[in-house]
Amino acid sequence: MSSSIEQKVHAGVLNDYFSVDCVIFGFDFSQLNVLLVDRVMTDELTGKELFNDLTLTGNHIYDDEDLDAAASRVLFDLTGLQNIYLEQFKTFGAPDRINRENDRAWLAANGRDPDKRIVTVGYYSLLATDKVTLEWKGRNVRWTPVAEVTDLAFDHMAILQEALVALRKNLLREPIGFELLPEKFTLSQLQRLYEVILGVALDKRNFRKKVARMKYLVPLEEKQMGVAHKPARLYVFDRDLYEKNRKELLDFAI
Amino acid sequence: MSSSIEQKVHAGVLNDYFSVDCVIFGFDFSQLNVLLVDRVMTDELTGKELFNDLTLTGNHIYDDEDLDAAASRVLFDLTGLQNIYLEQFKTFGAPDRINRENDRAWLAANGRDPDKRIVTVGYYSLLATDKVTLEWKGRNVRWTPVAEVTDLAFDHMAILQEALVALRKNLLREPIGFELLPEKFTLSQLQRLYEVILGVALDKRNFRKKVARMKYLVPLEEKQMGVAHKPARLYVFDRDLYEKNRKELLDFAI
DNA sequence: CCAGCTTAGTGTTACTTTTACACTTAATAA
DNA sequence: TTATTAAGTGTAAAAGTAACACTAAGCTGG
Repeated sequence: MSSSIEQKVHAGVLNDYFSVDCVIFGFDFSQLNVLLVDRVMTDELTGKELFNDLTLTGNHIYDDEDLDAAASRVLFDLTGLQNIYLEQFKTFGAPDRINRENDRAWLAANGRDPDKRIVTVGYYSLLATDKVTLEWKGRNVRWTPVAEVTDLAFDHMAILQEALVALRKNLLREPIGFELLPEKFTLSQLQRLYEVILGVALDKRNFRKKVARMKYLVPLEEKQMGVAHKPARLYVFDRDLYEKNRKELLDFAI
Repeated sequence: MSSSIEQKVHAGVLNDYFSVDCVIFGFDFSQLNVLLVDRVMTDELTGKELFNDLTLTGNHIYDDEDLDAAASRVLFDLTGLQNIYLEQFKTFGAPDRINRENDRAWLAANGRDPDKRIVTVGYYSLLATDKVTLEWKGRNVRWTPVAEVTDLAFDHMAILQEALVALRKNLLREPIGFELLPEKFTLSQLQRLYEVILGVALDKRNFRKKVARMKYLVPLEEKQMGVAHKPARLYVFDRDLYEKNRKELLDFAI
């Protein structure tokens, strides 16, 4: 990931062939959301709204810019967030991936050749919605529950779906969820996280037995305060312990 | 994957910005190999050999060509193979990924601008070495044991390593190995496959117990013939049974 | 202050999977 | 007929999975 200065000031030339699209998932304990950008096009003469739809947060990359850095920059431009890990999950390059009328009109209106192919590298990230300030440079960006997204511009619906598959696969293998929780969290919060992202219900007792085997989930002598029910014990994720005890997953399905 | 005609005849223009690199793994029951191309450069005047190294099988893609189709075409051009499944695993786009002297000289000698960045989409495939004929259009392509590859042109060493990680991850989740075996195979062959690709030793009895649980591995009333030891029972992989009984992997590591 | 609300927290049993480990069997070759 | 080679087999202990229902602790409102 590039430094903040590189992210903010970029001297290169935007490259017409490459873009990155970032699928920014936002977790909020009740559902999984995705960051979408309003795309409104109005007729220049009449002022009439031609269409108003949604896209993922993507953009072209600079000619001398690393792919990962470009993804970070785009995320920064849209949200002001920095030092967020973005995972590259797939590259989309069908020659006809931009073929709908709205998309072609949009590109033309923005000074791009709608017939020029664009290969886009997909990244995803997973954030806690409440850590993101969406009042940023007046961009028209907002969280939408993933379950409610039915259509997006370009091939972004397909990109979103692939990102969700990649996110879930990754969550099943790596403890990527702790970034989303407060430093001290309860087991119910952790369980909720898995349920929301994986879209399943988990048994509380079995979940806790599993947690008990993970030595890097350290119980504290500290409880929630100010909740209107029995306060839960707080836990922390010990990254060092995790790294040391991480064993190769060699459990294979033939 | 495109049809064979599309693979052979392509009318478009090669795009200078994009390439695909195919990491073709070859399994031969004794080791895991990778298909590499000799890259020899000689001084035009003196005829002296300037360098002689190895690259992955990659090439630029056509402007109107799908990424997956481009990977298939490159594989076809180099090996004559068709209808081989190629899995996209990662895209490499560091602006300085081509910076070594040999690589720059090579590009210049081949009429390309060494300062122009090239983003390459990585694909891998897994074949049985004995199914591949390397006498194809006189290309200088050959199998090299993965364990013996120490250096490659461009950033191909890094691409190879990432491909191997992706291959192993995939083999642990999906039964991708059966393409490499004869239609009827023995359990020892299957075990050997896993050992060679994953680079581990597996216990014979435990392996067989695991196989016994996989209902889509169907034992036949048929044995090996002509071997100088106790003949092994033959098995087939029943893809239909696999597809029907495939269950969601929801076994997560918190 | 106590009754009610809400979420935290806990244990057992049956079953399945994993791990570690060594000898017998069946074919060909010499 | 014997040697060589790889195939094939069982068990016990430990760990993990799955299903399942009640009590505990704090706050709230009357």
